[in-house]
Amino acid sequence: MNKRETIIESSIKLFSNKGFEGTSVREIAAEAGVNVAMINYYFGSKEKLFEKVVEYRTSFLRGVFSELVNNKKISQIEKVDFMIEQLIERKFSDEKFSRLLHREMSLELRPQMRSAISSILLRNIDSVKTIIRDGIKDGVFQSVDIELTATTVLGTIHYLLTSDTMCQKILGKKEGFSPFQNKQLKKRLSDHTKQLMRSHLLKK
Amino acid sequence: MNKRETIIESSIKLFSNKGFEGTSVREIAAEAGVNVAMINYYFGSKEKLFEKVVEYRTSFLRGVFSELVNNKKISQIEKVDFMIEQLIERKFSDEKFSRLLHREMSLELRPQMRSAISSILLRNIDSVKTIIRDGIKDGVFQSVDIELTATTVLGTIHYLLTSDTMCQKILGKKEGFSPFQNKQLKKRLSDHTKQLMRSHLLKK
DNA sequence: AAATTATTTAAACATTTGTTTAGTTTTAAA
DNA sequence: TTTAAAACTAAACAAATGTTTAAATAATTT
Repeated sequence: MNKRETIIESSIKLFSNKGFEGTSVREIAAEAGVNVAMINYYFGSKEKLFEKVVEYRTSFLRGVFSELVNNKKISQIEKVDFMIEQLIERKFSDEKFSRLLHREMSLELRPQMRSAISSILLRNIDSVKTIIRDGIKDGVFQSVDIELTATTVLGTIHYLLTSDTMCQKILGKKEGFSPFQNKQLKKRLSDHTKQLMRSHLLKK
Repeated sequence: MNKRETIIESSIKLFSNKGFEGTSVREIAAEAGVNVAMINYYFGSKEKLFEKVVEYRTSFLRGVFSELVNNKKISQIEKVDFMIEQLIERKFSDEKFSRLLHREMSLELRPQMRSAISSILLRNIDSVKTIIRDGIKDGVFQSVDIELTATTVLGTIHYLLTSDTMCQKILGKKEGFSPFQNKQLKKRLSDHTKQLMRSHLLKK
């Protein structure tokens, strides 16, 4: 890993934990083990570094679901199941960065950044919407509110994992409980969301 | 409104929009139309002001749902309906502050503050959990995952209203669309969540 | 009315902030 | 091996940060 990437990785960690304005370039430099000036040397400014961080982390996960949507071998409800599993898998493997994106969305700062992030988050939402829409068109799903059903799927996953503390408190676990090292939780969240969608979507 | 309250109100606005570290005491002072020194005079420090802000805004909404839980005149599913309506009502009337709380929860800063906030948010979650638990005990609800079902209710509402931009994009609306002035949206979100819970909770 | 307390102010304080400079070392090309 | 570009450093920069000071004004009490 070169110095440029080291700075990005350190930034991801610190921005995720402490927010953009809560993190100083000197902290980043210290975490990365480089001179402070290297940040401006490589990225121009702290804000441009932030842009690169988001770009760097999201560039490799474009359009993963497009094949799933067009797959004709599995049923619509199985597509929903698979998508739920994938969304949870992603969330668990990238929890802190995901929080960073959502946090930035909730701020009324850097409109350009927010616009870029909303496009990224929208990809997931659109995939879910498409599958539900197809299911309705095919007559296997009830005519639910498509947009809000997608919101429910992503909202459930995101809300539970707002933070370790939130997750612990919601589930009534002790302080030591670490959501993201917990395979059972992944399964539990997956099962709940799938069951929820089945009863919501499938005709009786 | 005295000067102390003016400072708090200005802080709510700015903290909500720009985050705690994204807001300077001089901005707050300017917004409130007071001298910078008044912040430290009244509150001691910026961080203590933040604590007072949270205290001030949450003090008057304690235990609103306790009577609902114990109400024996209405059915369990009607309780769920009512609770959903109330949660949405609250969210719409206090959208920015709610975002502030959730944003703070997602940061790994100020553990004491986070602990206080999680207690506040937990009140809502616990109320939903209690009603669902009662419904299961009474045999009118299916034996769903109680904690995660509560998460779904709150997660759906919160996720849709992460920001104006998010809401617009999710719903496919134009930039001018303002979620929090929109009565239709309230109804739509309410209808979706109720329907979702009915199909999820009620026995077939 | 005088004395006391509370409120308000402008200015200064010490740090910290992001960024730049000017110079050095390292790397790679000619 | 010389030359030129890239990578890196310590130090300084100006601006912004939260906070405090000391003095002035306003309000309240005696």
